[in-house]
Amino acid sequence: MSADPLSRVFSALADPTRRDMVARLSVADATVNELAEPYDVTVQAVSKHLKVLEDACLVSRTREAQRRPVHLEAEVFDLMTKWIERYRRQAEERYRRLDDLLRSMPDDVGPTPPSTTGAPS
Amino acid sequence: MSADPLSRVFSALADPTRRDMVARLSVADATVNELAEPYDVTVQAVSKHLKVLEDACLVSRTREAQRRPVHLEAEVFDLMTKWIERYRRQAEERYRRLDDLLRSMPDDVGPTPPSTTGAPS
DNA sequence: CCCATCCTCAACCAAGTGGTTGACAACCGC
DNA sequence: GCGGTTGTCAACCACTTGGTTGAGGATGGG
Repeated sequence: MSADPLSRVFSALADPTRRDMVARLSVADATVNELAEPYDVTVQAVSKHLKVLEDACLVSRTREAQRRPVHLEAEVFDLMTKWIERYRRQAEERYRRLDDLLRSMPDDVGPTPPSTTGAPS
Repeated sequence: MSADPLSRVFSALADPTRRDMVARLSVADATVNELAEPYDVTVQAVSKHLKVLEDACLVSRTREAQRRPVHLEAEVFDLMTKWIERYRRQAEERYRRLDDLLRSMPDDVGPTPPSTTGAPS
């Protein structure tokens, strides 16, 4: 419960049922009963899933008569995409540099210590 | 263990230690001991974390002498970004349509008609 | 006011997770 | 071949999780 926001978001989306709820909420707001209808579990279980999504700030609920419509808050997605993009770029950058390195040494200078700045010729 | 790929990836990244490992692996490959060094847990625990990342196809290990260098496989990130982008776009689209709708009805057709149109003065 | 509806809270249970320790397999250097 | 280094496997433990059932709070209609 006391995890960092990013962990909460990833964790919340690590469940197929919750991902499906998010997918459906991206089309339209819905009540708990509406959300629960397609799944083969009790309403209480769905309510628990919603609590997880709410703790991750992925959805919000507002009182409206005796209904509690659930609304998707898509901004939190940014948290993930930023994290993912950051390290994906870094990994790709590394690939690029590795390519350059390999291109710059046509002979087998092998993996052993580069030590001496091996300017070949 | 028998979850779908997307669940495995999200679940793998729902842990701060594992995210930190991914971050460090995005800079350079590393061995298990190197990876374990900064953390306050045993090497076995780190090995378990790596197994989770490996099951999610986020890293790969190859034998190299008695070392087992761990390598980041960044392609799986696409799986996540595709999912995320899909529903984020859908949610934004919905917002846009709602805006259009609201713009198309300039008067207060709003919720819960304020009964007597309470023009104060 | 009473009731039906919608939803959440509490207690419980089986299974999964993250951590530990201890044993052991694989590999190189001497 | 022996010993040191590197890493995994197995058993165990505390805690979390996703599910259940049962009770109960809030709210609007008759």
